[in-house]
Amino acid sequence: MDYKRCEERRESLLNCAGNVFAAKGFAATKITDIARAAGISQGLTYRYFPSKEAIFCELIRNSFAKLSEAALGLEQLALPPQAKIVLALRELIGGMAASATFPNRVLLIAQASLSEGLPAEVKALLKTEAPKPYTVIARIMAEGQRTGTILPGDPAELATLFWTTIKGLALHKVAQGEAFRTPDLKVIGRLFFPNESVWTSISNHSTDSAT
Amino acid sequence: MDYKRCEERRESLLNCAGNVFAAKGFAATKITDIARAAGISQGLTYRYFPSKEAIFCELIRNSFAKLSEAALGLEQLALPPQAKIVLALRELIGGMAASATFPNRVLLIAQASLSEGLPAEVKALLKTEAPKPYTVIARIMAEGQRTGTILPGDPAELATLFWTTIKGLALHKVAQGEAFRTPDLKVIGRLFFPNESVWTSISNHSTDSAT
DNA sequence: GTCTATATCCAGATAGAC
DNA sequence: GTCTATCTGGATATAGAC
Repeated sequence: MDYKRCEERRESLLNCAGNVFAAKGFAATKITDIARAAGISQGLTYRYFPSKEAIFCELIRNSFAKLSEAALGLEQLALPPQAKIVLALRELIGGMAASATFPNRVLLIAQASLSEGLPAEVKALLKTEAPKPYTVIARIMAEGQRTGTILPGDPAELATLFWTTIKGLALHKVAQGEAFRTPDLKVIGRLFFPNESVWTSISNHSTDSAT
Repeated sequence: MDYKRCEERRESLLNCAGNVFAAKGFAATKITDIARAAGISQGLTYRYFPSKEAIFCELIRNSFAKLSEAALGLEQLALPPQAKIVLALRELIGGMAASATFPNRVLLIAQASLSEGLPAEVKALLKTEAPKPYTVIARIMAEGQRTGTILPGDPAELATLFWTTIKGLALHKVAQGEAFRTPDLKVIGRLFFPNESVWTSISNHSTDSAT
């Protein structure tokens, strides 16, 4: 319970803001909400960030960076494509119940894409960065289809389905609150895999556990 | 192009408001936005509704009513369970591109469940009404499983996946705008159906085409 | 009925006390 | 550094003109 250093406090504040933004969206969250979540006064927020917009910008920038990084890292693992999809699903959906970092970032980005009237920087980021995780997943799908371990269908469409399923579940979790139970990943796997054997053959080891 | 009667104008205003709320969420939409979408002045809005909250309330109430009605109607059709799911998917996902009524209502409800700080009435509605479409779909899934036309898995989970997929796609559509292409329903069908034959055997006839 | 102009209120941002 | 008190802008809602 010692006093934290300045940078750490900033980090913590950013993190709290991320949770609030993810749950309520940009327009609906008040600076007061963020301050309360971080346990500080409303005015003190402005010691660390110049504006509400700036907090949001930084969060979005950061989230895209981490997400792209994780996606590219996933792609380059020495694993068969279907295993990469399994890992991603485990990380993203399995982490929801625990409010882990990655699912929260996805939710934050989903909220951002719904909020209009955002600063130009955020809009630009959404335009350039948002497609990247889609294309990575699409490439993995295409690769799997060549060896028959991923079911047929337009890879871009499969990628869209992959991410919309994630986002839909993330939103559902927000709406459900405590009642949320993470669904059986094997059922979701039916979208992509010809059989369930992939689930048993791949270890539960987590790759991108950056908290 | 004749002048509309008062009630009709109210309906039209409500409809416009629904589209704006669905796209931007409750907190982010301004009365000005709604008025502009309806082509009237900001002040005139208050001739038809006492407040922004009241508009939103009525929309949510209305959407739940229509959605529950449609769900129960679907359940009572003289069709095998898998056909009911097919119909629902066609109506909900197929209608997205055209911004049809039902997908928009789903999106509106999704937005509502994300918005905190809403009037008590909306919160109460969300609590009592939101689960209904889920349980209807769950019942249909369970029925189909008894005859083997729906794949195994907890019916409630399948229903959750059904609706989260819809919602995820609806949000994706908002984010994508013009670029949105509705995905191949057959791929989504893999979640629920043991094979693709259901898609060919069921006519394209629309059941709940209340526009 | 419909609009324009105004009042009120609330949230973002600033200033000043400790 | 942190808080409390204040300023300011913008959005909701109202009032009054046409």
